[in-house]
Amino acid sequence: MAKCIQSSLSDQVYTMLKEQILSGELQGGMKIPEEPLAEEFGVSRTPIREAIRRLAEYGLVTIKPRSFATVTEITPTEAEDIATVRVTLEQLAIDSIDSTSYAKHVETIARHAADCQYALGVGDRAKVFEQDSLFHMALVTASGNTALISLYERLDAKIQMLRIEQNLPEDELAYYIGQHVQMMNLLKNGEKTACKALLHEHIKHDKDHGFDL
Amino acid sequence: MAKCIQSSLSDQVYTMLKEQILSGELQGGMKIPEEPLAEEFGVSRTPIREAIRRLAEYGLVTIKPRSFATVTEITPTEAEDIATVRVTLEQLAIDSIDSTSYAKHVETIARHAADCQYALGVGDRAKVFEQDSLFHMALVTASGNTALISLYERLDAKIQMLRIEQNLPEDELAYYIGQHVQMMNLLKNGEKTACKALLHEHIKHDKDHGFDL
DNA sequence: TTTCTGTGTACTGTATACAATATTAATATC
DNA sequence: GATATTAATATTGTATACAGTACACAGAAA
Repeated sequence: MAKCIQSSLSDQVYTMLKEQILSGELQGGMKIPEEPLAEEFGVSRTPIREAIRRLAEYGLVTIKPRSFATVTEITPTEAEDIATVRVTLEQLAIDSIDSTSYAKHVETIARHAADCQYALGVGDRAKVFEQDSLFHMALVTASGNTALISLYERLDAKIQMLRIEQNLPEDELAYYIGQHVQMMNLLKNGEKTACKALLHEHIKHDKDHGFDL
Repeated sequence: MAKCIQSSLSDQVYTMLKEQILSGELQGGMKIPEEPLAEEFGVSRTPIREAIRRLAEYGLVTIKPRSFATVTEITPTEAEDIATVRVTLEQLAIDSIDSTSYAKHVETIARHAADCQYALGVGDRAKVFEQDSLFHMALVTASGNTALISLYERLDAKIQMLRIEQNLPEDELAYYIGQHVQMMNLLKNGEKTACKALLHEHIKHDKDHGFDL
């Protein structure tokens, strides 16, 4: 029946909790005690604990040692820091992409760009964010640099939190999502410098710079 | 007696296992079953499990779902990838350091550089590696970018594994460790471009480049 | 000798139980 | 009324127990 028996309960709980956090259902600062959660999910505390620990490694929850775990709140300063690192890592990815690796991943990248645009059209904000993340993830994946990919995955979790917090107005969101296709075109033509510059604006939301905001 | 009651058993086990792996005592590919470890440490499986899970998040051990966990083996390709990302992140750190933040951290940075040099003199290779890591960590910390710092910490774990595997000959090691002071001087004088170039050679072990190895 | 199969063992995944500690509420004191 | 103190409660950290699965070895067939 169920085609995909998701391996362990820990994994399932992890996935569900992550979704709840990244959908905004569980907001920053909220307590997430193990026992009540265990009851809610109908499992024991053990898998819950593992899931929370893992989320803590991704920075999505904060564990206070003999006390509660809470959903992490991202400060404005940290948001700025994340954006800076993000630009750097994605620019490295762009530099690392060659024509053959691009050819191998262009389909995935393009699909997420298209799905993101579509979701925007039908006003499905959650899906826009999801596909936005997948687009950038695909870009990084195309670099083929495993270390880069795994580090970016960690960052991506927090980036997703930020997108929700940020709550960008509709028109601005549309503007920035539109840049995905532009970046793809630049990449296709091998115009990496231009692509990286556009990426900078795409992430930092800051047109005229020379130094970082 | 013990001046520092390290909080939880999980933490203690985590620290000890990490040390064993990064000292080379536990070599790549070795199995680390929970039950025997629990007996060895004199604790139950629960804290062992948590420690292993956490090490897995840092990429130091690899968990095969209903099977053994093993100490991760780093492939040559991944080593190259790690070095690339490492250069990028540390260069970002250098770019982010301003004179005031440098002043605030210069003492720590200098101490690790000195301790590293000293350990080299007395032939304590383990300490050289430890201080080498702390030097670079301090450099990144001086950036003040929390996102960068936490990502670099993850990478650092693997970098430490690499240093051991690499097993650089004595003279080369001395050569590269000597660059720490040079980098500090360049940084002090605000010669960031030169500092970043030296860093590249320091990490990539590759004097004449233009493209990466 | 090599390959396949079956059984036994060992290990992991999860549940539960208990002890220790942080939090909360209630009470007393200023 | 506000603050300090104490008791009650809730929650975590760890230990133990059990079920289910993967692995290893032995034996049988080719």
